[in-house]
Amino acid sequence: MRILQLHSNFIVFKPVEKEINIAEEAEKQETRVEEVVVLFTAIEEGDNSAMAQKAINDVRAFLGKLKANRILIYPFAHLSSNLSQPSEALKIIKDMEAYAKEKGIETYRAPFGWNKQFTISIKGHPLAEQARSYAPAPAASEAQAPCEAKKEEEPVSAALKAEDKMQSFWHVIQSDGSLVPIEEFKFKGHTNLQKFSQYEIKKARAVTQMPPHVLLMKRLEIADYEPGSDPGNIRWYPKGRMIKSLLEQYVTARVAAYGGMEVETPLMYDFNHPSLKSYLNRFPARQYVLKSEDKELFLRFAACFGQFLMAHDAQFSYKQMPIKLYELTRYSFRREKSGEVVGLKRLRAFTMPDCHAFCTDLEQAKKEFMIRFDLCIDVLSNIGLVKDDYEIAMRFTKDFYAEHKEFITELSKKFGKPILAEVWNERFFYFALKWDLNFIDNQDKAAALSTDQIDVENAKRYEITFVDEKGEKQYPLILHCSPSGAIERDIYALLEKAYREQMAGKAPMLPLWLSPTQVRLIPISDKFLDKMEELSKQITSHCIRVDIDDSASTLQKKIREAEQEWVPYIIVVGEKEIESGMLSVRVRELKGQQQNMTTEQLIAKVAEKIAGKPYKPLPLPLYLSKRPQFHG
RNA sequence: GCCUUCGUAGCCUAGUCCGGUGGGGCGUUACCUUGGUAAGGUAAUGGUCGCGGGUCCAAAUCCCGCCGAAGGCUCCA
Repeated sequence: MRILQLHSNFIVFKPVEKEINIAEEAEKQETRVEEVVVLFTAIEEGDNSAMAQKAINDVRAFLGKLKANRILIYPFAHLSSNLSQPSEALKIIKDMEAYAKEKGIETYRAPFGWNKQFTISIKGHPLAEQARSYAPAPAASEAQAPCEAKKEEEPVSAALKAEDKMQSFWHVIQSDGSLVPIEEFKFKGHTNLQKFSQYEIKKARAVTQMPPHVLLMKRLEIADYEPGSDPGNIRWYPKGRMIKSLLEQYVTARVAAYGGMEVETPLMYDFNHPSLKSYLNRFPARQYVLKSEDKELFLRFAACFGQFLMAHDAQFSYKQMPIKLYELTRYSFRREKSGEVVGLKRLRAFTMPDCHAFCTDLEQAKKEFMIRFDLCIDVLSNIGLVKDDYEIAMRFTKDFYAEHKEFITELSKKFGKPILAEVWNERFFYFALKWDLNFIDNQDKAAALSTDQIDVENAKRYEITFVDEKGEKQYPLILHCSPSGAIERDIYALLEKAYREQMAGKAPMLPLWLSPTQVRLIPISDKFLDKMEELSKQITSHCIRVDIDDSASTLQKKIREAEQEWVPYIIVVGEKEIESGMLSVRVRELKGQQQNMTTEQLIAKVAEKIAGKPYKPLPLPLYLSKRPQFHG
């Protein structure tokens, strides 16, 4: 679409004769419009109504600057050598006109398909003359294949449009599996579910505070924004990298134990690959796009692509199923709109464990779904997020519920708390059933962590088949599961949870296995440093992270700083301890209460609490005096 | 992306409305202090006032554009 925009004192035009047979009806008389922004407009191959709206929105922004509110849409074919079919062009022109009127712009239009004579007087100011052109999005132009040309809107936005039109009905699933309309549900005792419901349905919030986890992630030197990158691409300091890495290792180990086969797939894919193209069309255009020579690539926004392409080429039969492929994507990329990117909660580059299970039929899928439901809840609780911290939403169609009520009942019984249900009349997405588990933060906002879904479309789209008992090819059902959700988001949830506990009067902390320093040794004086080092070696040999504060500050200040770093065990060591062998341990989870114990008792206590979790050594130098400060 | 608010040293912040030599705290460094469970003392160091343009004799301050953040809208596959 090309538009020549002229801020005019006036324009006079007169239709002379029809140029094409589908020209609109018009009278051959002069029209004069004063003080108007004239839009000479050419509609090109591949243009669509979304683009028409975009163009009008741009014009609107412009009108604001010019303090004008009158436009004339003037069809003007001469701006382009790549015109669309006249019928299509007329439709889009009309869309522009309708949309502009809807937006309250005083809109005039010159007739389409006529040879017209005109006189125009253009204002002299710098903004008076503007030319703009709108090219279709790459996927959209591809999809404008002849057979699809009659489609009303660009395929890329099909999913979005569907969402606009889609009606959902909100219910609560009680533990007996019955559905109660949300208006009738008594939320007493379920305040988080109520907050979550309101977040999902009304989207009603009013907060002016900075998200607590953003301040914490900086202050604790976990992560920070990186101004040198795109928003939502995060910088991880040593402590943060360690935390993130431990979570990655933990989730990966759990999925491996469940039977997921870890694979690795490319970060970028060809826009024009046939399977990918139609999958992309199911989603809003939110990709990072990059050009490499004459190829157009996009960065993956999930692990689906690589795993599906792999499954497409794999040979398997019902005997091997369910087959589970797993990848921890570092990273998945989604170009979320700038206003949506927040701290560690919503990123443009994030780390997502993604496990797909290929199942023979719905029975097998349901069975697998149940196993993974348990897995997800257990993984989260080991990460440090328990059932009180989140709520579940389940989404399905009316028909699915009717047919599989027992199954849904079983899931809700397992969860043991009421579940928010979104019920659709028809299926809009590629899944038949989906649940997501949502953390509710200090601003009463929800963020999805774990999720699983039964995908009934993509096997066909990617031509993924298995051989059944009769030797015939069949399409499997595909389950998509992220047992923990994005790793960054887990950290967000842990920080928000810690903040909440602080507000409730507790000492905020991370789970022990994720604490960068688990034990801090504070010598009373430099002369004990040698002893400290011995002690630290003894503790470290049990895979416990210990460090030594050898800085020049006072004892009290060192304790204060250790507390501010959320160190779980702080040990002051002087003459007394070295002589008696009894350590005086300040225990954070007991609000700083001091306990006397031997080194062995301390080691046993810590080891017990971190049993079964992955270990990484201290991410920073042993001595605090050797550490740089990453954040003021 | 849109609307609103904000951006002052590594960090927190005063000053901006009403233009006229940018002030404090934390940190860092040095010296003193060698301390028994949440901030010891003194001094030094540190600023293209987010970036670019404009108005003005003069801009952190007023105007325009851009970048970044927060909140709201929208969105979250």
